[in-house]
Amino acid sequence: MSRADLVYYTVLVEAGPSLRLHTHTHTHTHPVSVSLGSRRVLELLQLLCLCSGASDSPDMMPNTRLGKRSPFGLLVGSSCPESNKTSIAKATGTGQQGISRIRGHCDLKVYFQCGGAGDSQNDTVAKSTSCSRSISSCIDVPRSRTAQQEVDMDELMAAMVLSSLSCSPPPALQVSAHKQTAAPSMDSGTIELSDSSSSGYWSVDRGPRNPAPPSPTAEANGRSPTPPDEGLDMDLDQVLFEEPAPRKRRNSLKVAYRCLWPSCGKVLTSLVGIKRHIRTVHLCQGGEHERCSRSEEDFYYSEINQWDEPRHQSPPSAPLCGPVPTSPTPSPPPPFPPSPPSPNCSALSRSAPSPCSSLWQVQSEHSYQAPPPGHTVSPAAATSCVTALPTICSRQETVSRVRSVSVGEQWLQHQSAPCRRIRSEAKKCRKVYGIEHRELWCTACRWKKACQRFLD
DNA sequence: AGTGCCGGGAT
DNA sequence: ATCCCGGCACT
Repeated sequence: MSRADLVYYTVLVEAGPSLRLHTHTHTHTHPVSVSLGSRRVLELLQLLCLCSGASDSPDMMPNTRLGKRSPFGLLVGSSCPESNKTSIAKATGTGQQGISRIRGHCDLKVYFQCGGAGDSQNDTVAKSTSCSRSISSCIDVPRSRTAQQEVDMDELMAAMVLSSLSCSPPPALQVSAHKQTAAPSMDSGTIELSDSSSSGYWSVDRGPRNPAPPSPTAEANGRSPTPPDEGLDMDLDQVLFEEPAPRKRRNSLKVAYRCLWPSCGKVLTSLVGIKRHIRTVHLCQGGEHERCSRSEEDFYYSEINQWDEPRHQSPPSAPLCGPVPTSPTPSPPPPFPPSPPSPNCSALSRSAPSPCSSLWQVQSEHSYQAPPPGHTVSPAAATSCVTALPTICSRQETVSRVRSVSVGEQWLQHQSAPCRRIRSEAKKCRKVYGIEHRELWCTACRWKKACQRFLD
């Protein structure tokens, strides 16, 4: 699993209680603020702690987060008094294991990964805390003293649910500046969910990223490395346990719900349906009445997103935007087929190896390669191509925990791949004038560039 | 081998 | 921005 699949969660429970949940990947963060009922917060955290094998031994509680680039980093929030430092938890994406610490009620940070191994790029974990220490990415996971080997399935599933949920793209969450200040929010039931995940499949092109990781000091002060907040508080039930508001959802993004009950995996498209399924099929089996409590089923399903197909169809006659052979997967794109030129395409579009690369080439090419007036690439056309780029992801099922490469990465792949113009059948200056009349060639031909006089 | 032209260096 | 060329892909 690639480092991009890693998502780290920082759960901060502050007096009130309020909960802050951060997700980190190797890229930047997206603070999101949501609200959650205090009971839910406590339930969630309790389940997380239990699931991860809570340990109360204080010696296991470092004052600092683990390694700067370690996925297992942890730190108790600096905003909380020592006495209130509570617990950390780490769990894999499958929720099999984790570590957690003291039971507290003030400040809690939970780090767990959704899967994969740590990577040196995951310095975002380090950003979230003030102090850090280096630690190997392979550390022994402390187990709880009691029943380490047999974690209660409910708790396990709860962690899985949270894990999958947090791994899911946060389309329904409005990004907000994370104001994790030393003064914890006192309004009960407030959750700040900072999502640093740049899970690629739903970020088409984020543009230039901030390569400089935020300073740990800033993190220690509870400031998010993300841009200023446009955020809004949301009901955490809506985020964690209920169907997200449709208005927040991207176009054509279908939502389904997968049952996380072991050996089930049933997928239903309605929230009510999945809840009923869990409640009736799993929870209420064997007369476990207490499990039939309301909202219990919330922990046993995860939301999965799926794009409509096709999400966006670029016009076939769009200049420079021919068929898109690219794949949403990180695998290298197939070699450009020397397909016959389309009558609707300009010379550039036909000769370019790929729509994306052609676009960029046009924008960066020398001026002598500028197409004739009839083939002028207007900014609008270029924009249309750019905006059509998400098409490459149209067939991608954006299931949680699945990350695709970003458009930028795909573009880099294209650049790395050999791409040349298809050999032109048209006359060129060399053919027309001959090598002996080189002075009659267009400058492009003279400079061994693409002929601008006899365009294809 | 001839051709087209990409990529990059030099100015 | 312009000029130039090495080198590669293709015919």
